[in-house]
Amino acid sequence: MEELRFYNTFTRRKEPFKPIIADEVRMYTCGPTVHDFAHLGNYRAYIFEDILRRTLKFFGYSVIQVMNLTDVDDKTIRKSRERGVTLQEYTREYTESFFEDLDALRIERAEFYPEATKHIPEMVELIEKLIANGHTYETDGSIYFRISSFPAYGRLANVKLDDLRSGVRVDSDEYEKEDVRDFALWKSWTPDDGDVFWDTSIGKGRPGWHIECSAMSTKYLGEHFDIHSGGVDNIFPHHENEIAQSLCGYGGDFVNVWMHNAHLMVNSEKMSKSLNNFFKLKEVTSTGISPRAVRYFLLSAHYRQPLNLVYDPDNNITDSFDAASGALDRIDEFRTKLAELQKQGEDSGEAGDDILDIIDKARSSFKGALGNDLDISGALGALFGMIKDVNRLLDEAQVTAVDAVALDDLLMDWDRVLGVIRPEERGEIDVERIEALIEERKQARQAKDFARSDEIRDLLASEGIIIQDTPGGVRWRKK
RNA sequence: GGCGGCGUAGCCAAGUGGACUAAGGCGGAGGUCUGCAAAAUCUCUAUUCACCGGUUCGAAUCCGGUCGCCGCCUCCA
Repeated sequence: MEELRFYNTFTRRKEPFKPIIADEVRMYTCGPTVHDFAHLGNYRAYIFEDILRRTLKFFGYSVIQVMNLTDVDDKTIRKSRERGVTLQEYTREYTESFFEDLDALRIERAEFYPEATKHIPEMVELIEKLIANGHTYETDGSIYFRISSFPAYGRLANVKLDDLRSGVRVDSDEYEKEDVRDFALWKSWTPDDGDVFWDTSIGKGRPGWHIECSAMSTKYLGEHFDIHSGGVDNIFPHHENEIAQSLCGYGGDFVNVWMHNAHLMVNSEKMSKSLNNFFKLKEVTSTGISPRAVRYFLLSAHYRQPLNLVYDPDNNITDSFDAASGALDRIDEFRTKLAELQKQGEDSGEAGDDILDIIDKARSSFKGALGNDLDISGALGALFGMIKDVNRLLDEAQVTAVDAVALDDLLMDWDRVLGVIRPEERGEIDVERIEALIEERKQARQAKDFARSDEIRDLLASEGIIIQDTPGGVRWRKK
């Protein structure tokens, strides 16, 4: 097995990756709070996690991935009450939409999607442990974690307790705390919560923000597991607090490698709900931009690098997605040529030496790049470099049907990680009608009736069907 | 104020001490193909890596400083 190295936020270094159990990786990836539709910035994180998961499998590991669904928090409670529906009714729509988007973006399903509301007993059990271990205190029925009881607090985020700003927090939801830096494990019921509460051994109320991740990761992955990931904004306080809860509750080891993705930017500003500069996936795809291009764009930069989206639909600026579509067209065109070769030639025998050299070189540089902390740009460089090398040979008619099979196998192998090489499904296009029109155009061209020929081309173009005349015949594709 | 990150061609983005005379994509220029197009394809497109010093035989890559940008410290992927 080749070496795989990841940057670990905890040590701030790239380290060789070694799972706790040989050949099996257990990872916990922070998921959405289902209080609204997820936006592209959120999906950058899930695509990073998807690439991570696929890369682990590509390197031969089996993967057990957990992604939490936060379906109870201040926002979900407030908004469901505003809408006058139950919490479950409210969150269901966003959960369903989330999974639709995952499919559209070809994000592989995790093994578990635990919902916070279905794991209250596990959370209560952990809080009881924390109480027993002397890390908590109670005020008005709410239970808080006392940060001063955990000397290692702040190690992940590299913050010193004294440097944390004191007294800044003026959140009306916060109850009485000894120290503003302490955080809630359990929030006692208030009238604003309506019928959202659980009657438990630690009181009537609901869980704090951080406890679900500690409790659910332990349930599905054990107390000690390999990778925990999320956006950089979760380093502090969320992941810092998880570490405090898990170590103080369970003891022993918690997470080996912490991985965090940088943000998606819009014109050099973080994409976020509060800045109101966010785009939902369906908003973007409804304008004709393919989800595949969105996926390509979101995965095209290294995950720890901020990625800037150049997109302003109101002013018809779609640069980022245009670039992605252009790159995908190049791949599609290349595969079309390979397919044509395979139809024409003998498919027995061995691939040529030139091709085998190109494949070997590309294969090793692709895998080497991914192994180097998911250097996706290096991997895409290997992909397009290979296409360029082979195109040169194609131009000289030096590529055989057997070569084409080997090359397409390589692409399909890579697509296990990238998930962008397979083209979009053609959907509800009337293929028969289009091909009949193309045949009619062919006849017209043979009869030098170019007026009719161009008329057909324009008609199809108006339906988003692009016609291309090539030496090997007419090709068409959906724009 | 504390912590962290970034600044590479018109744009996006790799490379983090030596084969860099700096990947790859978009855009641009020219050629091929074409009835004309479009698409595709080929070739070209940074003597240089924000700026100034330093370390080194050698730096985009390490160190120090300057300028600019961004994120976290409060819900956030």
